[in-house]
Amino acid sequence: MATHSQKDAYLYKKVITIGTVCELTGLSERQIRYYEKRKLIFPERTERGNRKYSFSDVEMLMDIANKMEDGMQTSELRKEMQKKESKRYDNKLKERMIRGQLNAYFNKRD
Amino acid sequence: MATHSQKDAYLYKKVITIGTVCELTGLSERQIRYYEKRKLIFPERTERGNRKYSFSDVEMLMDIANKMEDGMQTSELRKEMQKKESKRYDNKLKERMIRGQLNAYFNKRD
DNA sequence: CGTGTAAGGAATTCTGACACG
DNA sequence: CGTGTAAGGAATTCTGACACG
Repeated sequence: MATHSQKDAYLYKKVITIGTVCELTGLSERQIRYYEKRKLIFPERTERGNRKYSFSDVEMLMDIANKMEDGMQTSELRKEMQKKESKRYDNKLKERMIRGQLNAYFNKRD
Repeated sequence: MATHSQKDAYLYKKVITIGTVCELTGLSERQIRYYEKRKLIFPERTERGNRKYSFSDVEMLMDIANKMEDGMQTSELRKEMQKKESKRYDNKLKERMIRGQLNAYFNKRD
């Protein structure tokens, strides 16, 4: 699941409450919760149900805020996200295929 | 004031509430507040007065917890910290002196 | 010395809804 | 569609103090 290195541990750790995210991004709680409903961000929850965000989420929210200002809609943002995700997936697939060819090559030598 | 690079920005940003710090460190609120009173950690405060910690603070607390388990006292920990700080200060001073000598050298050449 | 706890108050967060558009 | 707001409840955090040792 970890698509990032150990080094980025703090970037993805979900530890920030919504109030702090508001301060960091300048967005309202309402907006932040709405972007979650539109599947643009994915905070974790405490047992009680309080949202926890990562610095990565905060960066994403800044990005969202800019694009919303430019008139983009959440549905478009969502599509854009999925494109990037499938690109990442494609790269993984390619890597896997290349490894497969190498394995086939070495298997022939055996 | 920044003794760290841009890269560590998220390491020093004070964004974590005490409850989350408890979860991350396994310490009680009482303990965490006490170590602050003993000047071992320095959280920031929101306008209202709520404490905010950084990942760096969390790391320090883990360190403190280990040493307390080993029977060390907060006063000793404090001394240890100050030694490290003064060592950092000494290094800065040395650097400054070396630069001074170099400047003196180049000034002579002029 | 270091930590647990009960006390009371103030701020935080949550959800679902009404509103405008 | 995206966001503001009032509503009511539940969990969070704060401080100062009593307690044990």
